[in-house]
Amino acid sequence: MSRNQLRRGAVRVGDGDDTGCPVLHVDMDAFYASVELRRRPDLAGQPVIVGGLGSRAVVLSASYPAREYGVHSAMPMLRARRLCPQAVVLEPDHAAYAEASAGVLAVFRTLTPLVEPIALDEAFLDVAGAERRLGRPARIGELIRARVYDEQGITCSVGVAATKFVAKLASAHAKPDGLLVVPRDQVVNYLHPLPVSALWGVGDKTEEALVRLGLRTIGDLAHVPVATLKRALGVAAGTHLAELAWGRDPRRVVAEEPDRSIGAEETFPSDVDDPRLLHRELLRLSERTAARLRAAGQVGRTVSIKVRFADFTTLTRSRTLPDPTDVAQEIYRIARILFDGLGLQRARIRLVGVRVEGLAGAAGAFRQLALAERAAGWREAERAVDAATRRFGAGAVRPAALVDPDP
DNA sequence: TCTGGGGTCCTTTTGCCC
DNA sequence: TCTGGGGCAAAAGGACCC
Repeated sequence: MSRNQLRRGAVRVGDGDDTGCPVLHVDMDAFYASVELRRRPDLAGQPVIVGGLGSRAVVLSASYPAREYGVHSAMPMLRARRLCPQAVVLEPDHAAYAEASAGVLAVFRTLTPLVEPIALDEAFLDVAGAERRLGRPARIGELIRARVYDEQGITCSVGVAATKFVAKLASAHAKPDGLLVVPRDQVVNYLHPLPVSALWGVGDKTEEALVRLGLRTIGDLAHVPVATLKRALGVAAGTHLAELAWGRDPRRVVAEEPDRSIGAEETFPSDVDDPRLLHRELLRLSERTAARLRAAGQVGRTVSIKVRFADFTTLTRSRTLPDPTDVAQEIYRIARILFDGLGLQRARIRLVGVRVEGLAGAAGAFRQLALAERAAGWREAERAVDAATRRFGAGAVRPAALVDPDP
């Protein structure tokens, strides 16, 4: 018996011609909620919302029954609970989602090495090289859907097209639990009736700008002079959207792009104006960032901080170091200089963040560099903490050295 | 309705060097 | 000595995505 017969939902098998459509976009359906439902089959068919419990939390994922009440991701939890009071709310379990995601990616990689993860729950695949072995792209898409369901117990949707952008739209339209092929010669017909907001890269602001120009559909946009778009949106965005509107998207599927930055940020449960609390938070975030840098084998040259005020205005400050670092004490030292340089007088702050940019591999960086002794000392100390944490668990080791000297 | 946390990319401004 | 401007990198802000 085929699993397909067991599955509910629209299964729109690709009856379109997938010739010259080697790009697959695979998107898990309501990913976090689906992973939770695997453990809680008793909740099947019920509205389930995954999100934090704090008053400022937002929805990370909502099951399809919850979506019928208008709940969707990124919505404030307070509003979601008002819209759907009977929903079961679950706190996110990122480790479980990361594990499921790794399992799904492993399935993809048995089919082609050209797998480009976009997030935990979606990826592009280029299956041009797999066709002789596995069949046409749409067939490979169905193979993926079946294997993901078998091995991970969750459903996904697949878009099949000649380009990334169209494949992504197709998977969205196939949802949930479906597959859609957009044949090469149908691309323009498919795109032009859609609203401009369907274009990848058009958010609220850009949509507003386009509507001001009287452009509501992708077809409208396609027929306007590129110069007009450039003037309204800037050179890069204008050119890019004009191309997308005709189904032209030169971006290839590339496996494993290196990270450009690593950081951490935190929204306080309520606004904070105490500088000592803010300093302590910056230290914690610096430690988290440094630990993740070391775990990734990366070092970075630019430290930046982010401060969001009670009214949601946000500013950033950054400084570039002579030598790259992965040391919390270094990162914190710069973060403090940047933060104190703002000269804030008890401003009400809702979020602070720390980020390190300009990343490079640690191995190469340290081979070329004679590190300042102080930083090297800290580096050794923090590496020892990493090792102890791996053996004894998070929080087991808390060296006095990492306690803020001036909290 | 009141807005998380992880990122990427683009644009504009600024400071520096020649 | 003063001024202009090209080129560049860093800094800052903002839009966007999942």
